[in-house]
Amino acid sequence: MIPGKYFIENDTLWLAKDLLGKYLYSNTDEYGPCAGIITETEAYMGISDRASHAYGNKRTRRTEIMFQPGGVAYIYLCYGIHHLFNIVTSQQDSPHAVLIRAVKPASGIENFSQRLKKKVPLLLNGPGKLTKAMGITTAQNGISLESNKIWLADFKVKVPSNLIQSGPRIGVDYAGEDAMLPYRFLITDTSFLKQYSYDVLS
DNA sequence: CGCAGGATGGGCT
DNA sequence: GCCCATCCTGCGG
Repeated sequence: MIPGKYFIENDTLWLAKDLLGKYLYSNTDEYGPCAGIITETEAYMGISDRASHAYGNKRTRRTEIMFQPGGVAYIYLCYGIHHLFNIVTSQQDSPHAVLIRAVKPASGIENFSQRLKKKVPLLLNGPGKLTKAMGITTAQNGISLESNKIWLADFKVKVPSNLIQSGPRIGVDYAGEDAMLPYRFLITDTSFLKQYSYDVLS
């Protein structure tokens, strides 16, 4: 299990890249545990980032969790339908976060498909789709990522830096110039992703 | 209180 | 590419 201090002590942009290839686990409901390899992230850089919910040091009931020390979950409802999962990063009162936008299903494939009620795609791309498949909802907002509900692990998947694409974040047009910052990181190389077949851990 | 708008996804044209 | 589901948050009055 990746310890909380990893999320507290490292720079958020660095983390957004370093999290590619890490394993995200969840075990939150009756469908049981599952894991995916993170393949896409976005960094949200705190009070000066106009795309961030905490822009301008805005502390509200919703954003309060982002002001916690790194290593907790920030999960909120988007468009009334989709539960979006973020990892809070940086120190207390420095409200940074990394949004997880895609994972490669790795273990517990049956559990993914039962939640989706359909065949599991090779790549769970889309921040709302992956939370649905993994059983992550706002019910877990604020929980520690050292808990037995949601946690991360490092199996030393080495992502070659030339395979990491970056670009502007999705759906943040309201952020003015900050919408153009290259804070989105993803792996698109299909041959790389194919190395990791289902149930690599079982 | 009311209400506009959102870090989206799926389905259909 | 367009449409729309669906609801909480934040802000103004």
